[in-house]
Amino acid sequence: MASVSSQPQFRYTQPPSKVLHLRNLPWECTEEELIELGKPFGKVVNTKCNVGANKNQAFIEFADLNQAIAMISYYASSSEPAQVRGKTVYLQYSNRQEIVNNKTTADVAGNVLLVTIEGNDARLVSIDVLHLVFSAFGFVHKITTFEKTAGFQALVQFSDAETASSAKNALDGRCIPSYLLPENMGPCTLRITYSAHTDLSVKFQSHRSRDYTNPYLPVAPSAIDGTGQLGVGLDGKKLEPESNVLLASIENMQYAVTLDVLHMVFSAFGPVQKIAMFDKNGGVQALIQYPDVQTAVLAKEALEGHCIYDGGFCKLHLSYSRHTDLSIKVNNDRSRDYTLPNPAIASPQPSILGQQPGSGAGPGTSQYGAPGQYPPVSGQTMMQQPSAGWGPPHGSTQSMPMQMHSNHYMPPQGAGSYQMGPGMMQGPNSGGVPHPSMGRPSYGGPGPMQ
DNA sequence: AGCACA
Repeated sequence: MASVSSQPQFRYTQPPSKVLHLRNLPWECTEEELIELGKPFGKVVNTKCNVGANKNQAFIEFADLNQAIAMISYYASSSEPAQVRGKTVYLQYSNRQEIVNNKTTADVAGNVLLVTIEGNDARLVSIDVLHLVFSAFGFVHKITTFEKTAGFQALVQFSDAETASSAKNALDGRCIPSYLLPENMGPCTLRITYSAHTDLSVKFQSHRSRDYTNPYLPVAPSAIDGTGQLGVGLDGKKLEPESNVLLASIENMQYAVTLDVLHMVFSAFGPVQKIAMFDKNGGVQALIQYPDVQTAVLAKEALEGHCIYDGGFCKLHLSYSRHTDLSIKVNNDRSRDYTLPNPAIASPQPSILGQQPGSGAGPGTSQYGAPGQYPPVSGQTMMQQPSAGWGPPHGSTQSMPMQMHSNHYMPPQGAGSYQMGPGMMQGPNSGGVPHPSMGRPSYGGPGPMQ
């Protein structure tokens, strides 16, 4: 007569299956509740809830058929029916042998987000802007960008799925604040799903990809010309020869920038070995020495054009110094050698700098071979949100009231509603890296990268 | 109260 397949699907007896069909569920039922329900009987390998027109059916798939049988048998003879949220749930074997999840990776929370930037000028959005936007929710490990048929896309890697989720929830469907974008740019909407990736492979720091955990990662070869000395920058501009020593000049220095402030600012990118401040052209300049070029490159990229204080005060301009090792003769309020284990405090006097690479070490410079006070750069620790706390360059005073690790995306309308005044720099942030204005980071980004 | 759009 009728074959099995032609039997009505709701006939009273179904042949056993690893998959159970559940009905009369509350529509709020979650997969977690289904797992809890099935767990006493075996290993639940898959679930599907909110099935059917009324969203009140579900499936549970066990690893083993016997586990499904155990659950059916138990409730067949139990005086207590299966329940979810106090509601009786009816179980039977499914007429399928496995759950087919139409769930795509985009629905599975992960630590990497797939971000599609929509808009006519989407591809003009720089990786730095993306970094800034997403850093508000936690430490961004890596970003890669690419163009597909879907348009301009980026993968943004966080430490964990929770952080990624908070960023996704807050940013999905929102526009990048216009003041973070080059002028005359149309709106750019973010569409965010989860990526199946868990760890992005970033080979080089380039205009397309960044690894914020690894200050030693080389800059893309494409950004360096044959000499290896002078290159074309990621933004197409000529680069000076890179150096482990940065020359910082401070524009619009309405408020005192002390040695300690500079140390705090530049230490966010790696161990600062030495700092020397001096007056030049009526302004203040400083030389900041890192142990290696890569760290200096990252610090320069992150800090160039940014302001130490909100309101456009104390804007940093950075270039590479020709020095490679500063000769700090004295430790005072203008110069310091942080590699000295026990810095002697000298009477204040103008700092004296080594004027040539390899110039004779001053007293107390090289005779102390002791390691500095910093542990070796450990990537993430030192790179904790290197650029997120900085006011925008180009004299813009706009800022975004966005809290680090905040779960809530504050719309740009609120920008500037409150300001942290100069002198209110806060101590170490949650990541343990001292960082000015981290307590209330302004939300300005670097300018157009192009 | 009875089986999942692709």
